[in-house]
Amino acid sequence: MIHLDLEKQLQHAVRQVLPDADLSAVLVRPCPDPKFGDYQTNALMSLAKARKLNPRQLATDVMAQLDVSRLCEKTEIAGAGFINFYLKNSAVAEEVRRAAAGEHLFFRKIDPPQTVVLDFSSPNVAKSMHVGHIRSTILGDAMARVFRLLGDRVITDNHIGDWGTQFGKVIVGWKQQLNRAALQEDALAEMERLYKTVNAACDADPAVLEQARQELVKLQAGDAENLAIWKEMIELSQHQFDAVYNRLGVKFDFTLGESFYNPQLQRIVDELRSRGIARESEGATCVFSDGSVPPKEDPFLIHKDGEWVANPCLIQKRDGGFNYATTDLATLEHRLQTWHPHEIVYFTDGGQQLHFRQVFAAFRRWHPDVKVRLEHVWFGKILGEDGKPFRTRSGETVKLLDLLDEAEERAFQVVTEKNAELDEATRREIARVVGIGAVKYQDLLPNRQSDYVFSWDKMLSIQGNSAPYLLNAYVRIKSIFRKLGVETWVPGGDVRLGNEFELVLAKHLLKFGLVLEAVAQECRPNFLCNYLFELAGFLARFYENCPVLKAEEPERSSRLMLCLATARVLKQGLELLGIETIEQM
RNA sequence: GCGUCCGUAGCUCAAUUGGAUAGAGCUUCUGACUUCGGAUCAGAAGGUUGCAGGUUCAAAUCCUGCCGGACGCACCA
Repeated sequence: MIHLDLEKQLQHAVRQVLPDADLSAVLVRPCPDPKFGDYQTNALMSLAKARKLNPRQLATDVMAQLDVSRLCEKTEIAGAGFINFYLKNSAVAEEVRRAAAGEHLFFRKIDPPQTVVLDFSSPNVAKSMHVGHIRSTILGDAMARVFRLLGDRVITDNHIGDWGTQFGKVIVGWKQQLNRAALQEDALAEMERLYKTVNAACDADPAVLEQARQELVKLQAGDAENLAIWKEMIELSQHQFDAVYNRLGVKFDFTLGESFYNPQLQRIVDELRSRGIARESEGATCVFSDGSVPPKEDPFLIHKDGEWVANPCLIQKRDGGFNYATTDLATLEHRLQTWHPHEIVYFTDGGQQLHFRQVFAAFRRWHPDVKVRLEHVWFGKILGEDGKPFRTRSGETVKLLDLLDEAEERAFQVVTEKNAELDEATRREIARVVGIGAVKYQDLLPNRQSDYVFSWDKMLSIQGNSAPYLLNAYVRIKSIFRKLGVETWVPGGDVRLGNEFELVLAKHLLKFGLVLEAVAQECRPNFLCNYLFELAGFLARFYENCPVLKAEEPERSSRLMLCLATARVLKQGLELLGIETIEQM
């Protein structure tokens, strides 16, 4: 028998009764309030409306034919026409037993598997990674983990910025005032110093700007000296990226920077021109509207002074150089030809929405026959406690490595305070997991589209909706099994859900798969964060009220199985968020 | 000016995308068995969802108009 989640089985039963209805929307969903049951229908009212029926009458008709007696102890019609389902205790218990026995973990794989390319992080060469990169990196990584667990073929590609106009300026600085010793000491700081110095000189003196432009042209023409400098900068930067990704536990399948696509750019521009998709304007080459969609939806039009005017997308500059959009088109083409994905997802801040709408639209016109889902998953900004962009006290952007150091250090202080008897190496390791986990969790918890305020205190706060709270919940269960002696106990017998604490916890476990689907659907790991927080809460209440080791058999084994299943879901959930677990803290 | 996003408890955020009495955490106050790890749990307090209309069985969510804020608006990525 193929295992189905209980809510899927209920949904299936409802579909049997309503075979010809449009049930593309979710029909059976968890109840917002347990007193209305465990699950409810939610599309019957709109269905009744479409069929010009009384919704309560429709609900009555559906229920008359519905057979869910195997799963539910009770169903009822309520409110405007909901059907509420109350799960059988034994059906819930059986799923928990199976999870404890290792038969499943409350979710199903996606069928059929999809190939998904994820584009995230994308730091720039010769610049330090800073807090601005954290959301893309952590969000993208979490989604990669979720898609993988659900069975998709996932390809992560770090599209690093290694070919921008900024290199002209850094090369000027490199040639004129490079401090080798400083470069050895802190390569990124030295490269940033060079950039800043020359950038300031450019603003003051057009001749320097022209010089930078010349160096860039030489680089792009393949000048040996500039190429060597450029390669060294990439290598030095990559060391730093690797250091950050190692700390964060983030891995990429590919790192194909912008320079990788450089050889294709002129051909692509020529192709778009010859196909009439792009044309010359004021010396540059641009994609204009083709009028195929209403002006309001057209990314190449903008409303100005009461009329719609062109809002072109530049693919080649007047001086022959290429743009962001050109590289992105080349990247799209490469990914499609190489991996044939069903879907490509980009994780960037919200400021780039227009850019991606333009790139996607241009690509559709360029390759009208290619079927691929293109998705721009955007997120808001990180603000300081003053409501302005998060910076250090001196006004600098906060470097990612400094942030991680600080998080671990603060976590170390807390660990030491709580658990002074542990040796330092152990405390350091706990602090690493808690500190990094806290950074990630704080970043993933808010709805990604809202700006959020960064707060050290909130992040490492001991209680509340935070990584330490979830880790503590896990640690408490592990402590039970440590006392028990894991090797002496194997899951067996029935799970009995004898009181509300056990029942509520068990029912929540059953919703894990539903949550993972929602996370995958919307690219919103915050659903998972909130699910895990609730799970940890139900666990804590169970833990306070239901002795496990002191209980008599068969209750003892039953509770151990409930604990085991909960620990597995917690660990799996945290792992999906990129957060490691520990045995003690 | 135009576009995008946003406005929810004192603060930071949710609300399964149109569902039932808008939920958490922090803060404040009051409690809990000398603990299977108290980094815990229970309780109290806190709301005209920016304002005004509209759509319908049902609106924080959709539409219109205001008010307030953030970001973007052709050769940066």
